[in-house]
Amino acid sequence: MLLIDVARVSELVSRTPARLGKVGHLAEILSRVTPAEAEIAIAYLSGELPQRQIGVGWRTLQDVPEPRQIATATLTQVDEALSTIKAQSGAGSQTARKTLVNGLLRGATRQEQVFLLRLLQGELRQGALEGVMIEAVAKAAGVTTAEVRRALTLRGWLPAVGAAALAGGVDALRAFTLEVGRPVSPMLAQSAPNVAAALTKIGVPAALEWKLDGIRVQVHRSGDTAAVFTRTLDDITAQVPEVVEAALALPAGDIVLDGEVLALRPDGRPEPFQITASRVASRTDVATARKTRPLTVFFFDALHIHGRDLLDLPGAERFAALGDVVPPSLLTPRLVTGDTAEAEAFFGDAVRHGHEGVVAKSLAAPYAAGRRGAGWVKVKPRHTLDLVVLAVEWGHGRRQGKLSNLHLGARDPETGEFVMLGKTFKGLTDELLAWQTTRLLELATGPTDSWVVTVRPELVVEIAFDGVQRSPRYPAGMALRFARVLRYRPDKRAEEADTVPTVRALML
DNA sequence: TTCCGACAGTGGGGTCGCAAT
DNA sequence: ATTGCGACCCCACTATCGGAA
Repeated sequence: MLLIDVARVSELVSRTPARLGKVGHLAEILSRVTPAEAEIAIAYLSGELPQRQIGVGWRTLQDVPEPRQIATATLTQVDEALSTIKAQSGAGSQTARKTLVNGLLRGATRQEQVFLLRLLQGELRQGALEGVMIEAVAKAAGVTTAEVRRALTLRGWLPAVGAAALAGGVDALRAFTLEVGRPVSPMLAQSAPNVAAALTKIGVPAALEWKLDGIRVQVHRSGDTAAVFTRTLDDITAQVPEVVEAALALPAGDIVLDGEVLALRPDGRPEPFQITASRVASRTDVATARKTRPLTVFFFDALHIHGRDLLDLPGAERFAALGDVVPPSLLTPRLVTGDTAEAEAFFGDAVRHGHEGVVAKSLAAPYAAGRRGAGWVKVKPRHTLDLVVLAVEWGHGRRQGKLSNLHLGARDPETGEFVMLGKTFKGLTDELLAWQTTRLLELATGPTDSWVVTVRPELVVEIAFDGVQRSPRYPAGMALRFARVLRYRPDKRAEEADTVPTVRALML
């Protein structure tokens, strides 16, 4: 199969708004691929690469050469080219990558170039990624989506699962099993504005657990070896020896657990997220790092214990099984209640201890691996500030032609100037996006065709955020975490906006 | 007919390791 | 030595489609 065939289908999919239509187009091409090409085609058409990452980003993709007129590249040839690019290392590797990427693009037609550029930048923008591809695979292979999802849960890589389904149908899918040592896509949580809403969503009684502000880990222990994986299934075993030791101290046998790892201060309160992230990301001299910033792991779920898969069991039974193998000191603090007041008190306690909030969990729901299932709902406190728009950036994709990303500032009461605290593009409806584009163009102080449009600091906007963190980038040395727009405040003047000292008081 | 679950898209701050400058 | 890039941690929110109610 040729790359152009895939590029054409991608273009067709982006022009087809109906989800079922997209599924139909994708299934049609999947029914035509050879077994050797299936994994590549499924990966490309769901925005992935068989190589996962190849060390090429937006910068390497500047300077696109003139396209050819005739499309000749096969999927297999492109795949081999990408493997060669990934294999570059050492001095001169970035230059070599750029040369190889340019060579690949020079052999491509305009349509192939567009497809490759989007694919390599991770922005396919065809309105179909893994979720739609699951349905296309099911349709092309003549199996149910449930069978595909089940296999994907256990294997964690749709191109492999899809290729198996196309080649061997439902029997091939059923051959995927949970293997200790191979990570499973972790279950994710929805969110709710408060504890009462979370309990309504889940039903009572429910379990509440502290939401710890660290790194999600899936821990596999088999015999005298242990492996630790992140949310995206990356292996971080070498960076977190504390977790490995905790896993090896569990009763012998095969065990797969879900938990969170974080750095705690000597008094037991959590370090800021940045400290935990730094520790977990550091690969050099881990032995020294663990002395100054020790990590602690807390478990909250069990997927497999001693030869028994627990994924389909109710949450309450999985937690009971977890308690059988993990000492209480390594369990995430948890309360089972049907009483809203009691649940709210538990939430308040978690926050007072310096944690992010709570996750409310259904006692009945199975482990919905890889999905943002309704079985888990997180609740975090929300702060708000009235800030001033200092500048705004033009949007991409569906926000093309709209002023989108706001630069936010607080007032410095001593100078009367405004100090930037971060940006946000979140929380804007299409209507608000249109309104702010018009309004901010009226306030523009410089050229409006540049990427960043600076404006007179007059417009006040109410911003919600999760907290204030130390920043090496912004002038006040602090930035907002997860800032999003709640509403504009046309009733407020910039002089009435919140001040830098107010924000600084929140950075504790 | 209306409601709602699941997805895709649009980007945010911060950190590390490595290559280039 | 410093800077820039790519990858990966954490992530919120809206629009849309289509099945559920």
